[in-house]
Amino acid sequence: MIRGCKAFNPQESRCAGESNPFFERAKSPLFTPRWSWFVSCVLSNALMYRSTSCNSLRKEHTGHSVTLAGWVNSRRDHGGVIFIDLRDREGLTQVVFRPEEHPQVAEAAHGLRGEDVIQITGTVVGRLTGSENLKLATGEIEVIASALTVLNKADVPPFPLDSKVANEDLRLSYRYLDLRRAEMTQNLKLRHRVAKSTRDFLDEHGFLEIETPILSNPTPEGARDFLVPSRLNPGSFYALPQAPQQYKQLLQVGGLEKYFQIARCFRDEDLRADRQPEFTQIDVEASFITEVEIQSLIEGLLKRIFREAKGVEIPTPFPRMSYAEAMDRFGSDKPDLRFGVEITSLTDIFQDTQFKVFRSVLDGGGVIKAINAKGAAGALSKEQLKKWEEWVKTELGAKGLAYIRLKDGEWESPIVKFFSEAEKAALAARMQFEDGDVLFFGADKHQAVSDVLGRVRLRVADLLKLTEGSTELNFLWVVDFPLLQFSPEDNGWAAVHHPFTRPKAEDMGLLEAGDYARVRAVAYDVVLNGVELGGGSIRIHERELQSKLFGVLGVNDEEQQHKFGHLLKAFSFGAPPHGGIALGLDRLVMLLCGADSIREVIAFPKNNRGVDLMTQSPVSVELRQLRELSISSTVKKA
RNA sequence: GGAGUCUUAGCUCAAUUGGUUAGAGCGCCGCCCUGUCACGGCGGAGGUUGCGGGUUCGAGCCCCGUAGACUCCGCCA
Repeated sequence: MIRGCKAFNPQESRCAGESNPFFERAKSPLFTPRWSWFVSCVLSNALMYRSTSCNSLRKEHTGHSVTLAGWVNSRRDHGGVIFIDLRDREGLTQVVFRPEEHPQVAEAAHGLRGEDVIQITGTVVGRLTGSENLKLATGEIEVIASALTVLNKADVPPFPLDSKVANEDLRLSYRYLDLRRAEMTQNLKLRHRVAKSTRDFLDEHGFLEIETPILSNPTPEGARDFLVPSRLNPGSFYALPQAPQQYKQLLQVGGLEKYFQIARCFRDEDLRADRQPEFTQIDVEASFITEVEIQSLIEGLLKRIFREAKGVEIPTPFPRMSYAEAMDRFGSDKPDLRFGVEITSLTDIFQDTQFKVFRSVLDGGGVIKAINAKGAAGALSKEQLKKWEEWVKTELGAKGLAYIRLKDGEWESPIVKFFSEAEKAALAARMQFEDGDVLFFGADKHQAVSDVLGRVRLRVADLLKLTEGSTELNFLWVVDFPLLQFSPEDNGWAAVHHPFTRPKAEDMGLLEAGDYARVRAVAYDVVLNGVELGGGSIRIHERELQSKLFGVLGVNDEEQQHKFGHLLKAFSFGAPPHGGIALGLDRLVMLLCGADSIREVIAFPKNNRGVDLMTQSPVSVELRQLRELSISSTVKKA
C-alpha cells in the first residue's frame, strides 16, 4: 500500500529549500534536523510509519507526497468523498478520500471509525478557495490519500474525546483515552516544558541534579509515612520520603554545594484538589548561600519558567512581606494580594466600649478587627448572613460572626445598638463604611481573629468575584516565619517549618531565654495569587544548635541519637552553612494551565480515596507475599 | 473523623404540585448523500432513575439507610 513519494527523493530534498516539508518537520519536536536528513536520504518510507506530524503541513508544502499516521479524530462521510481529520500528538490534518481517484482506498475509508489508528500516504494540496479552515493550523491544506493502512481498529470510546468531560470518575478509569484529549496533552506538554526550563536554568547556575533514595527512613514528625516492609530485614521498614530534606542537607555536608532534584514526594494524608499521595517538588539546596540569594535564584527560575512555558514576563524581584504583617493585614500566611478587603484593627476605637462581648474580649487581652465587604449588601441577604455565621461557627470554630449591613442609610445589625455614637462615627471613618457595604467583625485572641477574618476575606472575594477574569500574576515572598508554635495537643513546641530551620541571628537571645513564641526563623514562602508555590529556609549547620532545637521540640538525647544521629554526626564533620527551598511542581503547572486540580496535570493521578481507578491500585495481596515480608494483616475479609 | 453538593440512556442534561408508555442533544447502528470541517437527510437500538427499605391508590421526585464521586474542615513538620 505504501508507495515511494517525492519527498524522500534525496535530490529534491536537497533542492526544495523552504518548501520542503522536511524543513518544516525539522522544526517539529518529533524530528531533529539531523534525523530528517538521514531519514530522507537513506531510508525508504517502507521503514517508517510516517514522514511528518499532523501539525506540520502548510501551503508551501503543496505538491509533496507525505505519509501520516495517527488516530481518526472525526470522519465526514459524504457517500462519495470522505473527509477524515487525522490526529496525532501535534495536531490535526484533514485527509480526503476521493473515489474518482482512488476508488479502492475510498471504499476502505468508509469503514473507518473514531479512534481507529491508521496510516495514510497522499499528496498535499491547497484547499479549494473558500473551504479553508482557519481554526486549524493545517487548515489551508489537505492530503489527498492514495493509500490507507488500518494499523488498529478501535472500540467506541466510553466518552467523547473532543469536548469537555465532567465525569472525572470515568476519565480516570480510561485515563489513556482521556490523555488523548487536546487539553490533557497540552497540560502534559506544558509540564514537560516547566521541568525542562527548570533543568536548563539550574544547570546554567551550577546546580547538579542528584537523585536521593526513594526507600528511606520514616520521619518522626510531619505527615504520615508510606511504609515499605523490608524482606531482608524482617520486622523493619523503609518509608517513602515525604521530601528529600535530610539527604539534600547531607549532600551539602558532602561538599556538592549546589543540588537540585525534580523529586517525587510521598505523604499518606487525606487528598484534596491540590493534594495527591505522591507529588513532585522542584527541590533545591545550596551551600554558602544566603536567604536573599536563594530568593533571587528562585525569582530567576520562575521568570524563566513563565517566559518559556507561558510566554509571560513576570517582574522581579517579588515584593516581601513578613509573616506577622501578612497575618495582621490578610489573616493568611499566603495572602492573595490581587484584591484588598484588608483586615483593619478597631481595638483602639472600642477601648472603652460598653458592649459586653467586645468588653470581655478586650479585658481578656483580645483584639477587635473588621473587614469591609464593599458593595456586598446586595449580594448578602439576612438569611445568607445567617448562613455565613453558621459556617464560621461550624467550620472555623468561631463563636460567631458579627456584621453590619449598610443599606439605604440604615445600619442593619444585631450589635450596632450597643455602640455609642462616637464609636459608630470612628468605625465608619476608619472602615470607609458606605452605603451598600457589609462589615464583618472578629473579636477574639489575635490568632483566632486573623484566621476567621482571613477566611471571611477569601469568601467575600469569591462572592464579589474580585479575581474573576484576572490575568494578574501576584508573586510575593512571605518571610520571617515564626520558628516554633505551641501545640496544645502534644503539650509542647512544634516546628512551624521543620526542625532543621535556622533561627534568625537577632532572635537567638529569645531562644536562649526560652521565649520560643517570639523566635523567628530564616524561612520564606513564595506565594502566587494566594497559593503557596513553595517554601524553604536557611538550615542549622552546627551540631550543638541542632541538638538544642531538637531538645526544645521535645526530642531527648537518646531519641536524637536514634533518629537523627547520622545528621548530628555529619554536622560535626564540618558542615557548611546551607539552605534551600522546594517548589510544588504540580501546583505550579496547575496554575500555568489554569486548571483547578493537580489531577489535571498529572498523567495518572489517584482519586479522593487514593485509588487509581484505572489499575484499581491499591490491591490486596496474597498471603504468601505477606508471609515473605513477615507481615500479618488485622483486616478481616468481608 | 466531620460538613456540604451530586448520582436519570455510552456522554451531557431535562422531566411542572407525587400522576399516562421517563424525554432531548451528542454518540452508536442501518440506509441515502461527492467539498465537509458541530456535514446533511431518513430510520433504529439503547433505561432495574446508584443500591436497599419505607410512606402512598400511585415515587425519578417525599422519608430512612447505604454505596460511590467531588469540594471543604480536621490532617498535610
